[in-house]
Amino acid sequence: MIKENLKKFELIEDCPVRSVLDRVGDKWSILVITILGECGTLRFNELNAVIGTISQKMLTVTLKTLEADGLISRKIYPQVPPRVEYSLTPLGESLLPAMSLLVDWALKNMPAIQASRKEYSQRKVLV
Amino acid sequence: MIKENLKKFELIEDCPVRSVLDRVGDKWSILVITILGECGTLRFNELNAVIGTISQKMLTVTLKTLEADGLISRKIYPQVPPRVEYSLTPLGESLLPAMSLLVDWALKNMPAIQASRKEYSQRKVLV
DNA sequence: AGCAATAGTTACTTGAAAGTGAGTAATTGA
DNA sequence: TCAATTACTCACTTTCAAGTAACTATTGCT
Repeated sequence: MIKENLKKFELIEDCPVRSVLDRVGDKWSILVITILGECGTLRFNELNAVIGTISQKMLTVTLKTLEADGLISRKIYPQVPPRVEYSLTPLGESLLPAMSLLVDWALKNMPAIQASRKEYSQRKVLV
Repeated sequence: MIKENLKKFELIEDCPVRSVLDRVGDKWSILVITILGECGTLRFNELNAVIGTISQKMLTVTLKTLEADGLISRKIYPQVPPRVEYSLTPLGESLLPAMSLLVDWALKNMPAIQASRKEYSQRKVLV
């Protein structure tokens, strides 16, 4: 019973599913996708302002990976100063339901988790 | 429109939701939860064997955080050599639907994402 | 006496991710 | 002429998450 599952999870380990989930598990990626899901289209500096704590560098890196994955689209207007607009692609939008289910779960169970963490740390102090 | 959302996402930034999602986004945590969801109950070394590539240290760290969060339970049998069994708590089980939705999405859209990555890297070489 | 088994711990190292701060191109308006 | 705007890039430093490998306690077995 363990043996059969072994192969299965080894696959998850180094196969593409992992690399996809890594992207989803990324702090900034989740934020950008969620924000674009809410706001529709935003420019670079708007995203920067909305997130607030992200550095320009991390924002460009995050946007590039998401664009490479085909989750967001990048529209350049040939102006000066430049204007670049970001929005979710259909593929990116298709990720929203799964993400929001996760966020909902987090919101709903946060109190229980925090209580558990508190209780756990106190138990550790006593032992 | 951006301003109102700003507050909302700043909250997500440094508030507990983030810390909950961080756990979910963690590579080993996802694996352990998924495996325990499939296998029910496993001992330390069984988990170690099933995952295959995890170090003892990372396994203990992962198990401890998940236990602190109240997602898995740790049952100790006072024997020598020791016997410790891990399984999901109801809270941990309640996370499975959201997780599997995400995994299903990843499996379904992996081909599209990989194609996009390939096309993107080739485009970059040409430019 | 000494080895095997289990579930860890500890100390050390390393690599990658992230942050910092400055610089860039091109044009407009004061 | 010079600051301002926008969407970045680049070089450098720091941080910390993760890996490695050896060590621990406890008891039965040989």
